[in-house]
Amino acid sequence: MANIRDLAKEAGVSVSTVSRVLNGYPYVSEEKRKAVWEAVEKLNYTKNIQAVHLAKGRTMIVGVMLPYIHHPYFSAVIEGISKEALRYGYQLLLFQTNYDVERELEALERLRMKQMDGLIVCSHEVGWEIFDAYQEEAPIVLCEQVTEYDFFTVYIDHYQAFAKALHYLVKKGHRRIGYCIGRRTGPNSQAREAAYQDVLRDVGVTPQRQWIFDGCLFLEDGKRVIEQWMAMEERPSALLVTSDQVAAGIVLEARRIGVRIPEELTIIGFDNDPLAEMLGITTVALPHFTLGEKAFRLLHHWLETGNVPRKQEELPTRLVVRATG
Amino acid sequence: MANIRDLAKEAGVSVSTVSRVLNGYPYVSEEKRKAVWEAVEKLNYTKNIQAVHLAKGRTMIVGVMLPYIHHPYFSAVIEGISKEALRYGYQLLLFQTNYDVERELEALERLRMKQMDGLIVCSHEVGWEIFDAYQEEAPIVLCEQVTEYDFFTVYIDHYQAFAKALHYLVKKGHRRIGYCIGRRTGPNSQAREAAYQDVLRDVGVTPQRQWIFDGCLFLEDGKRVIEQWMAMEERPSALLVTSDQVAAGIVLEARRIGVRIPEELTIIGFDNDPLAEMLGITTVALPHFTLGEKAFRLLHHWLETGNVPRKQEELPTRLVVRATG
DNA sequence: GCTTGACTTGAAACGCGTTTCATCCATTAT
DNA sequence: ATAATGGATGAAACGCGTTTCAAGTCAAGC
Repeated sequence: MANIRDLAKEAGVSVSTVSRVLNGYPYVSEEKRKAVWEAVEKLNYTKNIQAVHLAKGRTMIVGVMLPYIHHPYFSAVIEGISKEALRYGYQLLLFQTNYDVERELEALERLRMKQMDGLIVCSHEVGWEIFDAYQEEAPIVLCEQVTEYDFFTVYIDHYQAFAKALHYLVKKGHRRIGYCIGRRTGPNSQAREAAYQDVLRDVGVTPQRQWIFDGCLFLEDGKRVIEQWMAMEERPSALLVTSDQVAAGIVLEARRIGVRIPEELTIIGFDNDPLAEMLGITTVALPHFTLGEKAFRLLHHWLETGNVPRKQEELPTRLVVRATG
Repeated sequence: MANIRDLAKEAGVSVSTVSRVLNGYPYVSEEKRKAVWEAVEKLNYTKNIQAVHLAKGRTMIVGVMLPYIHHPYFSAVIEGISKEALRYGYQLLLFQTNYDVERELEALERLRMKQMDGLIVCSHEVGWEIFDAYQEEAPIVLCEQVTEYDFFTVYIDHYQAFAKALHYLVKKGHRRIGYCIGRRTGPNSQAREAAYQDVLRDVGVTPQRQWIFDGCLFLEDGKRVIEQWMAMEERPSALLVTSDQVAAGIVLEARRIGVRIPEELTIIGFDNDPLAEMLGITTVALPHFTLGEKAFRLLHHWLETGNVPRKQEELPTRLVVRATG
């Protein structure tokens, strides 16, 4: 494989001139420019991008840390990131973690090693203090609200979103309210738990432990939830479901086994997935795609200019009332 | 940022010794080994991975070319790739193309530049001859059946899968059969079109142009299909739908507007998405996740050993009969 | 006629880890 | 006692593009 020095020899010019031509810099005579391109042609030359990365000290690569890809939430976020990355000529390096701390640390180490110029963290398990340590060495953008540390973040205020839905339910007269969530840990989940506790306390209702359904990520989980719900002696009259996929699973299974929604069970989903629209599920619309876009733009702006108008950006949510609640 | 030479100076050893220690090679005295690690600690050293890539001539990165991410089909394939990549210590670089030829070529150029050790192509628009030219320079694995060229491929035989479903419909007495597809171009689509033409010809039925519904990728598209179907004077009695998402859209909208399935319209989906199971959609199960896994393994085996047991691998499909057909 | 500035061009250093090769010492085998 | 062997270590080359700096040419400005 030919390198830039072979090119220089072939074209009868210096290495620096070749570099100038290859990168379209001015101050090269037309004659030499032509000779270099002919040499490129003749030797079937391609830049070794690793050498470029090493020399430039930057890669135009952005890392994306996320637990799973095959999930509507995360694939929407990546799609948003990807769209913007494409636009600004960046590549995306994927770090699928499955919420495994080892893998999250591996991604952060890669960042330190300068494998990428920055990292977007869609969701994570390790503590913030870890990110805090790493952010001194390279740019990191988080996709969740953080109060204790000063991070670059773009986030959905899940406390507000949850509280909004809860108030709506309370106003409709519900008191036996439960919720379904993906996992209990993680800042988003904790914000929702806090909203749940706060709102119920305000209206004088004691939350029931068993009305909180854990591990709800996919359609199938909805089926499980309704089965558990059926088996309860005291059932919640309404469920907040943090994923429309799961909400759809609940609604479909409820239909199948003859549970009337919303009469017997009110369902409010989150995301505003096309599936929710199709099934008439009341839902809180969450701007996942936009989240990805904004996260990338924030990182990009930081990388290119070294400063940003503001480090935190909150994205709005909206309650979309349909048939299920 | 400290480099390996600083380390050497700090530890009072040579650069090569530092390298040996860092990479766990033998033939280093315990004493010097300790000194090097102490220097690493003291100088807060991290390898510059770009330099490693350049020196080694390989990156442990595999590229993935695909049109969209936010789609159940592709996100399942990536998930499969990602799982295996993780297992073997490779990273994934994403090339989202939107079926834009420019972007596909860009990805291939990146491969030539040695940005990654190999490329997995999930779907594409450019002609095979292009891939043929590039595969001389670097390993490429395609996820579709190719007969004219000698590629590394892992594929689902879409001709067979489609024919299987068609025969099933024909045996059930259907003659007015249409289908819904994502896009008309592309080898998979052409295989399906060929199966469609062949099977219908064999049973003496003339295919109707308007019974082929194009641009069917997402749930919402199913709604559109059923609307168009309603507006037809001569309607197909059965539809093959190449995505369960779209099939689900059809089924749900049909339910909503009172079209009886399968009495008035038989639906056979593809994928065997959880949604299909939930909705009782008869479907042809396609092993997307496995496709991703096998594609990675093929590439990996090639990269590590320089040869493979066989360059082509076909994955099985299975008709899952449920309520809609 | 001399200075100034724009334009060209190349040598060399730089970014940084890996790897080869030669050297030197201390054991074993003969 | 001597040759062969294993272990330890460093100098230097290598992979390859970018960038800085010095130097040289030529025409416009004073």
